[in-house]
Amino acid sequence: MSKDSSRSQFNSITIIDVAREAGVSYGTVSRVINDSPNVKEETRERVKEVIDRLGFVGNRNARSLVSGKSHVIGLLIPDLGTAYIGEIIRGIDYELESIQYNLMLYTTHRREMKESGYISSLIQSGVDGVILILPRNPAIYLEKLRSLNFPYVLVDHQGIDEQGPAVGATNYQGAFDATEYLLELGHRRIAFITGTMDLGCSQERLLGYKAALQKHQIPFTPEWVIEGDFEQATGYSGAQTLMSLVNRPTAIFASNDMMAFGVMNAVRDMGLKIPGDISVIGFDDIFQSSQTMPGLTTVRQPLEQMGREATRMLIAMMKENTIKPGKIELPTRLVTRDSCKPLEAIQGN
Amino acid sequence: MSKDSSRSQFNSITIIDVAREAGVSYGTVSRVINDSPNVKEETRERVKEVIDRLGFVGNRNARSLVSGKSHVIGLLIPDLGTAYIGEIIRGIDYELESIQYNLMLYTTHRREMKESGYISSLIQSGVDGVILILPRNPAIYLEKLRSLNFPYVLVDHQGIDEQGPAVGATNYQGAFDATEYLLELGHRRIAFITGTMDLGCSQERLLGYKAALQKHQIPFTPEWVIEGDFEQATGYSGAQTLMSLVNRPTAIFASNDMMAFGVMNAVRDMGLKIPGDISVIGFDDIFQSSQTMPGLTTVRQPLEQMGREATRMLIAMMKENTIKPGKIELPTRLVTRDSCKPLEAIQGN
DNA sequence: GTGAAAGCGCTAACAG
DNA sequence: CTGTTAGCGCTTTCAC
Repeated sequence: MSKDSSRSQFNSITIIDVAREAGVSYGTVSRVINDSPNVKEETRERVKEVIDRLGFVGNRNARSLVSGKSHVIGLLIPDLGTAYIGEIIRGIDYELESIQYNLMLYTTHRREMKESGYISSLIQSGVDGVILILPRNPAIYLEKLRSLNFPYVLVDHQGIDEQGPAVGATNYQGAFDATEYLLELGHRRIAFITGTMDLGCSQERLLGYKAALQKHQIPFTPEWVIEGDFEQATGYSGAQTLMSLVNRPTAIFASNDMMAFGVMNAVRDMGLKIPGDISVIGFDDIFQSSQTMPGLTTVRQPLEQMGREATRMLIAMMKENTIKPGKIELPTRLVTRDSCKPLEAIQGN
Repeated sequence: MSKDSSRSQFNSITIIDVAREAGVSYGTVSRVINDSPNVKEETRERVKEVIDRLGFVGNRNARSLVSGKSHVIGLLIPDLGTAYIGEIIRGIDYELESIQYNLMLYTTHRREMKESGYISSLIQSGVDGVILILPRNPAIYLEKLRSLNFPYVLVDHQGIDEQGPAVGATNYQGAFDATEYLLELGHRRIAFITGTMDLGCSQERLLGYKAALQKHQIPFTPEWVIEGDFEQATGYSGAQTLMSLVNRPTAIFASNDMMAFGVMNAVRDMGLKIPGDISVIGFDDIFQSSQTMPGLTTVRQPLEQMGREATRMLIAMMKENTIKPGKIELPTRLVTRDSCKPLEAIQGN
């Protein structure tokens, strides 16, 4: 039981065993496996029967070696365990399933340095393409990917000038809508907590916020903009800072829902009520946002669909063996729940 | 630019190119790559220099084909986007990094049927071992894995009689502790919302709950036990059912934190207060549990460490090429926050 | 339609 | 210490 431990102990039976058993050459078995049209129907049936009977599965590595395709794509993500990433991956999975591709996972755990190292490792491991979710400093390795003509798609990092293949949501418009909604509710002192500013989506949201203010001729007040990092904790501390200003805002717009939760907790910990004392709005519409008390008004991003679109783009690129620039922006939508209130109501409180 | 599109367009340079450039045989290059001791230091340096200069990376598929090892492990999970899974994966990643292994991800999205299909696909794709997190019906394919002597580790599915390699937490003890805590607070009418009962951990938690009641000579009341499924929604509906009983409980113990959040929402929606009107306790201690208002008292599972231990076991098995039965149970710990209150206080409310 | 055979890039056993 | 070589399991011409 430790004699045959040398190689590939698992799929022990090979194409040759099948060929012998079916009385054909192994080339023919290969044709059957690959649905080649040049096989007599009768032969095909016989071979298939043997394949089933023997439980032949085929060696992926051998196939990949000769064909140059691994049928695996790499997925580079900052972290797991946020509903945000989970929903995107659901979309990716969905599309991959239809073309029988597998997913190799590379989690950077937010250590920027790891990203470019992973890219090499990823190319080396022979994946056919890669999806980069919320990449940190893609510029470093994007050039490499491009020069290799290695298929990739960026998700949620449409750097303002980036022309490469990317999918994202209408961050600018979404932030604009949220801000305008608050303005229409009568708010004039609207604070904004940004995401990590090296991410395109964060920059665009800030721009949308500013544009809405400008459209309504509300002067931009720098002290009402706090730099956050998409984590709950900075939402919490940001709200504390904001609420301690002499000229405190009447509404806080957080760049994502997690930070909005932090804001809600901070506000509550100060003994204030939402939306009674202050209105709060988020971005993403992750699952939990409908579960909080009060429900969080937020900008919905079609995350699963973003995953789907990114995968479709990648598949197309892998098929044509070329990188096709072009970015897709999926529409966001304001989801109103109970965390915002007209300003009059707040003043009368 | 579409001529050379046949195979392996990316790592174009091979061991042979390196050998030619370094003026050695390619066998020697292979030795250098594999840190074979039988290489003159000078030769080794020269080859390494060429490897760096040419940017040689090596073809994983070819290596895997001949060596029979892919340096990839498979991870089968029900779903993504829950903090629970994310923390376990963090632990897995951590251990894998040290031995330079990659992770192939198979998400079942809670479709039971997919599990056993994935197992075949997974063996076929040549992973060296597999970690199964919260598997649904592992019995179906566990036998197959065992007969193939395919290294695997179960996480959080210590079926009561399962002897195979597994890691989990002290579910029984954790549930016992939580229940006893409530009893010591004076509660006598303690409800319990189970997890999915086909999971060993759910069964053990129920047993722990019952055992604590018994120890304190509190009769077990079937109507206070609701079957849940670890999702927030069943916590919500379970609490509604419980609170509408004529003989309603004074405390609810949910088998995980997500369901406890559902309970909290339901209770609030009925206009009741936590812990003023009812005490709530959870299980897991995911990140958000410290962020709710009030903070959720819960049983902490060392999730990241569970991922680490599982990976270590798997690595050992892959090394020795054999399945070693034995399960590891990591200790849970009661984390008290503000969602529970002594019974007297509740009655006096 | 089908068989034969040339590799894919690499490891490892065998000589020397 | 280093070169040579036999495959790993499969795809894909090239004949017939």
